[in-house]
Amino acid sequence: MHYWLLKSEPSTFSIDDLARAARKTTCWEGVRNYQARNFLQAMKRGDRAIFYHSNAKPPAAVGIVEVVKEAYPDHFAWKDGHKYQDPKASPEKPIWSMVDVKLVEIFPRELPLEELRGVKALEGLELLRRGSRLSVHPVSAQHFKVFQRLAAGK
DNA sequence: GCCAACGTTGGC
DNA sequence: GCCAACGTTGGC
Repeated sequence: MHYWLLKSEPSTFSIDDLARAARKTTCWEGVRNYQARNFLQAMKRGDRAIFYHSNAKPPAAVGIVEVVKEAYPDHFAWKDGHKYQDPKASPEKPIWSMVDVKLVEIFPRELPLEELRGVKALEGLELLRRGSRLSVHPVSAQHFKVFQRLAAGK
């Protein structure tokens, strides 16, 4: 099993939106960065990911999701007028992928970025790297455990 | 292949 | 709203 981190702007799609979704499941569409896409394609069923609110007040890790469907074409890329449309993509050449994720838990408390930056045990986490913008990236098993411990308030 | 210009992300 | 840190585009 591998661990990941997924960023979403809560004004676009928050963890509460996921909690209200049918079967608490959503497709993770709209990734338009090759490095992030490659990570999506590496995800396996059962992998878990930290759900992170970017561009939020405050930006924070807010819960955990599970991969329930592995990478498949992101068809929003060739949907006319859609905000995630990419003119270079087509059904024959999808370019972009998405996965389906299901809510596992909403943390009992949010873990603000500012707090995470002060956690020694999270050193090396991509999220905390200066200038990091990757919206999908791996998290080590050790770091993932630290998130769970912090969220539980231990 | 270089790199300047431009667009985007995302913290602050 | 500002702007640093990227990633992408396109001229050459």
